Amino acid sequence: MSLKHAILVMLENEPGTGYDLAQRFKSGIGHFWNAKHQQIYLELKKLHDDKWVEFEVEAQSEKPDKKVYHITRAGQKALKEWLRKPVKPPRVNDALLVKVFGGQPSDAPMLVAELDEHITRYRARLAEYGQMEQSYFGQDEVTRRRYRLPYLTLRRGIRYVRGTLEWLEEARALLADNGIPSQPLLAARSHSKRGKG
Amino acid sequence: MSLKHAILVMLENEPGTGYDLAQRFKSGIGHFWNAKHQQIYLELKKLHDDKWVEFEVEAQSEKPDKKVYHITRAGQKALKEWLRKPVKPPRVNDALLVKVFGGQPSDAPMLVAELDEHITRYRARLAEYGQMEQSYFGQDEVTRRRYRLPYLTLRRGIRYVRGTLEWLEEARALLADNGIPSQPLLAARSHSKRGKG
DNA sequence: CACTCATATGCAAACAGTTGCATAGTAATA
DNA sequence: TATTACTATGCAACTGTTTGCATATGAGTG
Repeated sequence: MSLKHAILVMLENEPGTGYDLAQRFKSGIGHFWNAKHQQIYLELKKLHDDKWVEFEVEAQSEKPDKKVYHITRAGQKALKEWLRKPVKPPRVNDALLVKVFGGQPSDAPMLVAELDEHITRYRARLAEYGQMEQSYFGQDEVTRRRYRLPYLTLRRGIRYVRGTLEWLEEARALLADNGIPSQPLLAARSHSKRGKG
Repeated sequence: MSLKHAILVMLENEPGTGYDLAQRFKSGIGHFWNAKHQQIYLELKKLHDDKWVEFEVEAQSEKPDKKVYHITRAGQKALKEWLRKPVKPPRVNDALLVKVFGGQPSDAPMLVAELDEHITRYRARLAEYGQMEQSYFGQDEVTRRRYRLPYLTLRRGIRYVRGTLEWLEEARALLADNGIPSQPLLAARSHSKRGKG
């Protein structure tokens, strides 16, 4: 389980409320870690039981009270330990691929329609990422250096979404005109562009 | 939940035992859908309760008895209905990204070591996929046409792994020499395949 | 006035998936 | 002889995540 650690990382960055973290999960970190607010509140509670976080209640007259969480020394220590332990590669369970894998020729039009929806969604997302990247490169060098790690994660998102989109477009084309694949993506012996060995 | 449907798709393809399905999940379909054997046996049981699959017991003298499952009419109907309903894009929870996002400069050497492990693993996987692709293109045109949908899913795997590898190498280089990112991955207004940068 | 949206928190039930263990036979390896 | 690996199935406990609901207030919309 590392939702706990994802939360610790975010609180290390900056203290915040559960609601606040949920917002941050929707943007930034949310491109590679998803969590609903219910789950976040639950984990915050557990983290508090573990003494890895503490909170101060901020009374608000106009809105419900806030619990502003921050990481503790013990939490920082736990985070450092976690960083040391290797993680497993994420498992991907993509229902769309199951459909494509199992679809019969007669299902093609339906599949094409669904692929189109995904294409639209991913294009929008890629445009969003483009905006973020633009604003990163609008910063001065000091700021860019400061945020290079978070930027690397955006870069991951861009590569993922772009790769997904390219595949969706390829799959769509193939299904729509009922052809067969031609060139391999991989040559026989090279596997990725290796600038220098 | 679509492990159920992933199983139905595989049984539609060809009847098989739980053990058998677990093997198939490890290869082919396993590149985009992961499942442990325990989970598979559990879902097979549920599918049987739903009357979406049936099985015949094959007594074996030398090995434990087999339950060879096959899809029923009701199962095929359920599968068709599922194909009609749009799926949600998969959620990705990648702990490695959390590490990169939250890592401090002092964590860089450790992160580089971990990135290297992932790089090794993904390179091996990409090589495997390359083999599979080669053997696909070694087939005659009729066979290629027949297996074009499964091949599309391999293509997805290749794109994913290749994108992941490129990012890992980029991240590794950046962390190792402590530099900062230079060119954006995305130009201001174009979003997908650009000739060459 | 009703409805939706945004802020802010949280419980309970259901569903999904992992980990550990158990059983049982054959075959190969140390 | 003990251990490991492969075939073959499955339960139980636990962890992780989603869905549905509940509460509370203020602001904006129809």
